[in-house]
Amino acid sequence: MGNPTDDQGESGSVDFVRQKVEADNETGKFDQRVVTRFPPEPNGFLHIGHAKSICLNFGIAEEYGGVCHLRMDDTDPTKEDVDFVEAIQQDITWLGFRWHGDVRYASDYFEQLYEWAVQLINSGKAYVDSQSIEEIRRNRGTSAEVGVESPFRDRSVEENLDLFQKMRAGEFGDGEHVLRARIDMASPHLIMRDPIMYRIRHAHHYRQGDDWCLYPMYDFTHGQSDSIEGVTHSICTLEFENNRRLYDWYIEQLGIYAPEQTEFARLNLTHTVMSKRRLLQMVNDGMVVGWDDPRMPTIRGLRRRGYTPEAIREFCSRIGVTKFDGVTEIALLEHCLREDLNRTSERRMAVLRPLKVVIENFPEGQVEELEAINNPEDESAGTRNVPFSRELYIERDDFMEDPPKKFFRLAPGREVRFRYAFFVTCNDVIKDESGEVIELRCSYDPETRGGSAPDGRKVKSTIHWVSAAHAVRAEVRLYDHLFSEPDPSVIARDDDWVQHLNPNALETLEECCLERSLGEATDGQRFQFERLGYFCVDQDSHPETLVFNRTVTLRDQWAKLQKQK
RNA sequence: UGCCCGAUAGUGUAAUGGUAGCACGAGUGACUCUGAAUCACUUAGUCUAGGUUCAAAUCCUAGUCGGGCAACCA
Repeated sequence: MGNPTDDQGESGSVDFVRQKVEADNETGKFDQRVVTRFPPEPNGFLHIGHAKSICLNFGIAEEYGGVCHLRMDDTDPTKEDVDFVEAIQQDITWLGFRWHGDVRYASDYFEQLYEWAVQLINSGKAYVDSQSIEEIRRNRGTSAEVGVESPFRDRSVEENLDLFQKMRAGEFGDGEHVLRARIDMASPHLIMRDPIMYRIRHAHHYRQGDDWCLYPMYDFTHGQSDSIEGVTHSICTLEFENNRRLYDWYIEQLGIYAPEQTEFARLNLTHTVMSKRRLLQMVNDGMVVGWDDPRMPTIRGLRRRGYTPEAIREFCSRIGVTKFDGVTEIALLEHCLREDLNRTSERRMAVLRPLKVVIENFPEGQVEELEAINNPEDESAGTRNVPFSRELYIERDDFMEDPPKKFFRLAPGREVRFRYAFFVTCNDVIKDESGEVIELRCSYDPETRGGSAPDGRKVKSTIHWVSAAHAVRAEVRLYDHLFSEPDPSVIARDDDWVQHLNPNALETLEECCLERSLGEATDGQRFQFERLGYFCVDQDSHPETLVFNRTVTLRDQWAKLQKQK
């Protein structure tokens, strides 16, 4: 059993959902049981917003000595698929959580649900309505006017039973009848105006096959499923607040065990969207390469991008849980990512946009092996050797022919340190016909081997480099925010939302030069490319053609300075 | 027009009738063989108006603003 106080930080405070759990444990409302559940509909892939819910539900169970179920909310046969069931399990497992017992399915409760529906018919609380969809919709009324009762509302119990049985038996076509709860067509709560419990759908269910042509609605399924599983705290997002009234009504009418529904605000993140519809459209229209595109906020997208489960969980714990529907800055997610990656990633040198450097006073054919630290944050990561030779590559951005004031890197006549190697001075600049700098002629000081000068002289900066002869070529994909527009609600509302897509969300660099040791990097491995950012090996990578994804850049004072101008 | 929910620095949150804190961001500086990391400092807040109280971010009333509800979706 976990101790909740371990995770509460210095404030010692917990969110309102945990407070409720603690209060219930104190009063013994659920006999000290804590059972939560994560109930996705298997009709899409999980995203970072789901991660918040997963961390909440699994986290609470863990912290209070309870259990968390994984239940597929699969009551709409036209949308759900076994592939999603698979993917959902993979993603939750990758995030680091284990559900209690087997995966559960709302569709496994169909028979019980049917019996309960019959029970409600018998008690006069449900009836078969034979109005058309349009009539039902029209007669529901609006917020301003009450609804109109269906002419079929007062059918006898016998007739309802007979009709409902025939509905199940497949004697009617889609849409001919529905089963409705008999509540109050004049209720100020729209959801209580005789909500639909069952609809006819002659459709193949990915699990139940063709056993059913009658499918229960979410509201007639969710609460009872929670009840069957003995869930204590049914935690869901804000948009179900209105549904709680119905949730409780069904449970009460049925006289079954009552879980307690609590709603919290779903996660919104700047510079991205969480809506299934938008995400699907981006995949379908080829704006991204798939659900696992590293630009996507999906769990698989983030995973491929190089995010760690630890970073995502830390993020979820830091954003807190409230009922306020706000927007969290993606900078916080990135902060959590960097924090984790800084601690765990080995450092390497990689030159993304190579500029050739020739060390004129370094003997041709000679190679110096220099020792480099793998991870300054973790001594146990050890060291490695990097080869230094006469011809090297440095980052184009690390040289300026006519440097502005605060530019500390290489420039004509200037001396800088080559990381883990020597002090190097730029003597000459070679350009092509168009005037572009294509090569630097430099000299090195052999006395500075290892990076410091015996005479104590200092340099303003240290830059990374790669030995040309030993360089491993690679493709590097630079990722950035999916949308240039920070506010996701603008993207969600705007019909022309595609204009907000960030055209620079992906930039592919083909001829990058990596240090020798990166030659054996394999799928999923993460590194910090010094001074650039965190990168991971993409699944497209092969030993012949390495492919790296930029997970996130390092914080960059220089870039910030330039932006200010 | 009805019903439900919400509102604390730029952003996310804490304070549960008794000193408005924290984190991210932003800014400044120190340090540095990563313009990283680290460290220090600065920045900036209780939606409005009444009421209850010795005392209100917190309780009450009204208003304002924001979100949600009228799929045979979940």
